[in-house]
Amino acid sequence: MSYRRSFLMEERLADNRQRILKAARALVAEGGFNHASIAAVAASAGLSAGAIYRYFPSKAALFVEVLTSAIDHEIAILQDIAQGEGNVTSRLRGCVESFANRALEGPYLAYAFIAEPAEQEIDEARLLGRKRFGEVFKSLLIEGIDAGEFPAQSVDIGAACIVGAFTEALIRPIAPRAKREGRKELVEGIVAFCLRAVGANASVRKAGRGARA
Amino acid sequence: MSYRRSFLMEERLADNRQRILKAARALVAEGGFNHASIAAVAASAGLSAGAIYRYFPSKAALFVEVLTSAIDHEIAILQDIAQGEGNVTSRLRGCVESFANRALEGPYLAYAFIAEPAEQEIDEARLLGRKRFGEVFKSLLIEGIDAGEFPAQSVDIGAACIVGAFTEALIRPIAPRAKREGRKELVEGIVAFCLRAVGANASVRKAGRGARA
DNA sequence: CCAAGAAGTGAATCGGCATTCACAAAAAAA
DNA sequence: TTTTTTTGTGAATGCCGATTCACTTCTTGG
Repeated sequence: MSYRRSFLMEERLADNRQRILKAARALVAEGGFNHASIAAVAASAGLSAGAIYRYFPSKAALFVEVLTSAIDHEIAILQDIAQGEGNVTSRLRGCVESFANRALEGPYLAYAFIAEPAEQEIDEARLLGRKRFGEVFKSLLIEGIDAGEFPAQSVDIGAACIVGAFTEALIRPIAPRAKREGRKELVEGIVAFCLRAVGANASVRKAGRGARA
Repeated sequence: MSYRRSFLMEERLADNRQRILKAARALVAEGGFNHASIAAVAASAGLSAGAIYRYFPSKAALFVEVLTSAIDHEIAILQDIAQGEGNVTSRLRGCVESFANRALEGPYLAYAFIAEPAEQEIDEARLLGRKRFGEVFKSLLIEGIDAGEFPAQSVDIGAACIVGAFTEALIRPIAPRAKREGRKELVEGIVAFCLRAVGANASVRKAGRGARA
């Protein structure tokens, strides 16, 4: 045996891998998937195109990992809120608010992750991500119904609808270029919609909300 | 001048154009945009690939037209319901129901039109379609608020959320392969979600209970 | 029937990009 | 240092399907 990876080497490799992922994420964030060709990622990571393939079997795999890890992160945040303090209604509110705010923070990234057309494999990962988001809301719904905060309802459908609702409402302002103005209202509007949809307002009224057109 | 299109010729051309559109629609319906290469469309329309370009400047243009005309049709149906008889709540219900049912009828087509990744131009058309769907709901919301059937709320956001909600709820069962079972429940669930979201149930209970709190 | 112009053909071209590969540089063992 | 193996390079390759184009076939008007 005449070669074994030294510790330092191992570290360097891991670091390269990270740098590739980071570069890919950054490129997507600044210009969507179009912007993120293998060549561009390589350049931005300080490697050659060929080298990428020592770390990822294909472009799709690379971006699936980018997407997935971003979603993991997002899910963790949501879960944290969902399992936190307070009644279900306020936690649900927190989740929607947080997601919306974070999405509006990095518009292009969010667009890419929510809606930008991309190849099949990436899209599958996206679909899966949506399902996972849905699951967070689903358990919140179940809990809320059990606690008597929400009326009985189909939780699977409700969860999907919630994800769809804020996603869609978020995309319009995001897709081309966002206007920063009205952000607070947007988030509030989305939250209000979701809470009403779930039947939360009926039993837990907070304060007069809703601006009218 | 030694050539002028006869009436018959004109008809044939128009017919070809229609056949191309129809073939394209059919191919999308049966296998998504992937399935619908120019070659395939041409073959299915009984023409050569090159001929397509006498009728459409590009593949994108062709499919944008396919998409747009399908959306036009859908919008017309919705508008019909939206401007029909009855109180706003029941018309809203009708719109959502109708859309959902029709989407579940032709799963692949709906998927392609709602969510399948495709090139930029097509996606823009899709986004525009969503906006147009949103507008139908927006005016319904305005009417409902004015009529006192719905509480005050942000109608732009609400409209977007409605579109997003049923769209998302529809896609999950559609995308891979739909189960026919549970369809009625699915549609009912979506409708219920939207009506609650809009605050319809609060003031207009299906039977009895005077409107306007 | 003929000439002129239009429509239709389909194989060749083209463009864009991921992926590969022959080779070079670097690292570990000897 | 030499050998062996791994990592890195970047130009060349491969692929795929839209688009083009030189050519054929059809239509029309004379």
